[in-house]
Parts: sequence; C-alpha cells; structure tokens
Amino acid sequence: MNTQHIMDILKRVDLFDGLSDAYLEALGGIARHMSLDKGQTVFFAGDAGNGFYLVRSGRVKIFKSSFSGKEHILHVFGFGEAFGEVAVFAGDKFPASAMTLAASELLFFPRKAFLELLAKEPELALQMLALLSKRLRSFVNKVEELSLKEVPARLAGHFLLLAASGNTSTFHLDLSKTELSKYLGTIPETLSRVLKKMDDQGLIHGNGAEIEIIDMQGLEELAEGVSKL
Amino acid sequence: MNTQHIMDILKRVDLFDGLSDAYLEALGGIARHMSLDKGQTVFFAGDAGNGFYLVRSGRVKIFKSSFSGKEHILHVFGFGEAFGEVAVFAGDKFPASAMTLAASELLFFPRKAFLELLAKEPELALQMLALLSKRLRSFVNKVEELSLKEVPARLAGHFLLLAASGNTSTFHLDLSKTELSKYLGTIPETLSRVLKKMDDQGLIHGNGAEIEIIDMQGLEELAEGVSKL
DNA sequence: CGGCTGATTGAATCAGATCAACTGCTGTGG
DNA sequence: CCACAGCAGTTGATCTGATTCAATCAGCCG
Repeated sequence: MNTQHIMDILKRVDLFDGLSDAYLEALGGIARHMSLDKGQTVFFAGDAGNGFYLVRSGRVKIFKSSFSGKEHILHVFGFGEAFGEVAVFAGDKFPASAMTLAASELLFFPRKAFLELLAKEPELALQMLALLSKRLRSFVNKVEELSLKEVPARLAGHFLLLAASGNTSTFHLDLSKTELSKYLGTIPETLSRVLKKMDDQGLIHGNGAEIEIIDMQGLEELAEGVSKL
Repeated sequence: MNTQHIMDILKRVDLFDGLSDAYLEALGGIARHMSLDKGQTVFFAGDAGNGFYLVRSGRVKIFKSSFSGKEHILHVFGFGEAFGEVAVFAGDKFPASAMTLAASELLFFPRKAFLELLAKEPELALQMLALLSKRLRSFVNKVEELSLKEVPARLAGHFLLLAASGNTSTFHLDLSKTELSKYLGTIPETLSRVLKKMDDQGLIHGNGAEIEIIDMQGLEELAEGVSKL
C-alpha cells in the first residue's frame, strides 16, 4: 500500500513501459487506491467518468446490458491492464459498465492530473495510442465474429487463442461457462450444446473447465468458417 | 493540388484542430496525394500499413469480409475523416479493408514521418487519443446493437441518428439500401422487409432513399428495445 | 429496346434463443 | 455431519428472427 509497493506495480504495467522512475513516481502520486469485493460495480454505462482504472489484483469485466437484462461482456481485464480510458479522452461518460469478477484492488487515475502528466511525457501518449489501437483492433475482431461467424466458430477461435497464449493444447477456461457465453455473445444453453458437439466430433475433450484440444486443424477450419460443426 | 490547397483542407480537419499554421505546413509536407475511382480498394485487411489516410473528397467504406463473401461495413468516412490509424500505432497490419464508395481523393500520411511530427506536438497526440476514443465508443455501440438488439432496433437507431444529425424528420439515406444492410449487419431482403413493416405501422414513410419519420417516439421505443415491430 | 443492377416479395429453412425440467455440486446451518 | 437451499450446468422441446433460395420488378444506361 505504500509508495514503494505501488512503484513495483507500475513498473510491471505495459502501458507505462519505458517511463522513467521519476515519472512513475509522479504517476503513483496521483493514483488512488480502491479495494472491491467480488461482484461489485466499478461504474455503470453512462456514468460520468473523471478518470481511468488500472487493475492491481483480481479481475474486472467490462460489459453492456440490454433493456431486457441480457449482457454482453466486451473485455475481461486482469493484472496491469487499464480500463475506462475512453471517458478520459472523449466525452466524459463510460460507454460500458464495469464489475469485479473477483475481489480486486484497483488504482484510479483522475483525469485532470493524468492529462497534466501526459502533456509532459510524449512517450506515454504514444503508449496510450498503441493501447487504444490494440483495443480497436480487438473490437474489429469482435464485430467480425458477431456479424460474420456462428457460435461454433467463435468458440473455436477462443479456444485457439487460449491455447496459443499458454502454448499448450490443454488449458482451463478463464471464465465460468455462463460468463464465457456472455463473452461470446450467446447463452449458456447454446454454449453447452456446442461444447458437447465439439467433444462428440473429436475436436476437443472437455472435462469441466479443463479443455484439451484434440484436433487443432479441425478447430482452425471451424474458426475460419471453412468447415461447420 | 498545390500546397495552399492542401492547407485549406488540413485547416478544416477536426483531427488537426488547434494546430499552428507552421505545423500544418509540415503535415502537408509529408502527405502524399492519391486519386481513386469508385469501387477501388485502398487496402485489404491484413495488408501491411505504413501510414494512415485522410479523405479529401469522396467516400470510403471500411469493412470486413467473411470467408463466404459476406461483408460487414464498420465505418463510412467522408471529408476530413481519417482512417487506417490503427496500423500506425499498433502492429502494422490493417485490421479491416478499405474501398471507395465514390471517386475519391485521399491524403496519405506515412507512419515514420507522421510519428516524428507527432512527437513535436503534444496537442496532436491528444486529438488523436480523442479520435481513437470516439471510435472505440462507436464500436461499443456496434457490439451492443449486434449482440443485444434485433434488426428493427438497429435500423430505428440509425434513422434517429440521421434525423438528429440533420435536425429534420425527413432525410435521405446516405448509403444504398444494399450497403446500409451491410452496415447494419444484415442483408438487403431483411432490410426491405423491416422497412416495409415500419412504413405499414406508421412509424416512418419511405419513398426510395427519402425517409420521413412519422412517429419519433415509436421509433425511439423500438431502438431501445422497449417495443417491437 | 434490351440488359444490368438494386430493390422487393414469397416460401422454405436454419441457427440460436426461449422455456422448462433436471442434475450435480457446494456451502451453510441445524 | 447430514440436509437442503441455491446456483451452474446440462438436456430436451419448441419457437422465432433472420438468412437463404428463387422469382419478379423497377429504374437506368448504353
């Protein structure tokens, strides 16, 4: 909780990569600490946002809910990742809601103080531009998947990503199946059925949250939309 | 085509708002001019991108196409709008494809030269951050609409936007109905049916590309998902 | 006057959502 | 320590919004 501790965190944050210790010190100086239980709301879509957040521990989901209560998860952020920046640079309302998926500690960077610091360090602006660009890229993917691909293809793509990030053919799901279905833009029932079908057809072997990829190429074809379940 | 002419353009570009003449001069100095016919490809998704573009005249659509040939239009950009920036700041591949919807003139800003200039002008970095943030916001909306709303709601929302931007209850569609359907994540047949239904129910009156909103509140309820067609 | 492209309409089909019932696990309190 | 409440997950039956396929129509250009 002391300054030194915060410095350790900030040094490991991609967004702040390559910044001087003195500058990180200044950043740490403006950050406010927050501690939240599981399932607590950080902010709602439409709330006025006067700063952004950084995940120090735990996990946070960013999502949109519909009038009828359906929910679509846009991102899940973990250690060292930032969210809520959009409200800092454009408009002042958060475009989506944020809620903790587990007990979490967050750092909050107030807009005004952050912008003042940003003006002094062009490198940080570039990092921020890179971050937002990557996020745009991921949104392009999401739109592509939602609009151009079916649920099995999306799920296959997700599995391939998980496998690639861990560099193994076996991994365990990073979200409960209910949350995963909301992330993929579907519902638990459909996810369950697709999972079963993939298993039946020998593409994967699933055991609870443990997934083993059996037929990597088959999954890739499915993800590309070349083949179907 | 001469420098003066380019300066006139640059001065009217939101992204470059508030920048000094000298700086705009420098920007104009690195820009390359391009002239394209209708239906020409500016770049394909996955192409290496070593710069971004600004629309000087005409219109350009940014889209993703699926393996099976379906296409989803992410944005349509007109005068003074920039596209392809993602490749400048993150990775080097364009996440989506770009094609002219009409004969167009573009300005191309090479990455390296642009980044050098950017480093000298923090204000431009802020404008760029604002631009990307706005774009992120629009993507959040798109995902919300695709995943959480049905076609009638998306179309109603689009109409309300068009009406709001022109401040009139009558307007004409900015895209052909086929292109509009690709923008809304559906197909021409469905769009046609929904349009007819809206007309039948007295929400709008359509005549070719001319649309008149009859029942604004009804449309709003439809867009929100409160009511259905 | 053809012939092309965009738009419309109808019929059939399909992917996925909804509704409902059931299983199994976990954690809590008697 | 067991019972049971409660929630995640699964499975089945049904429904529906939207796509697909097919045919027709309207406008426009050469």
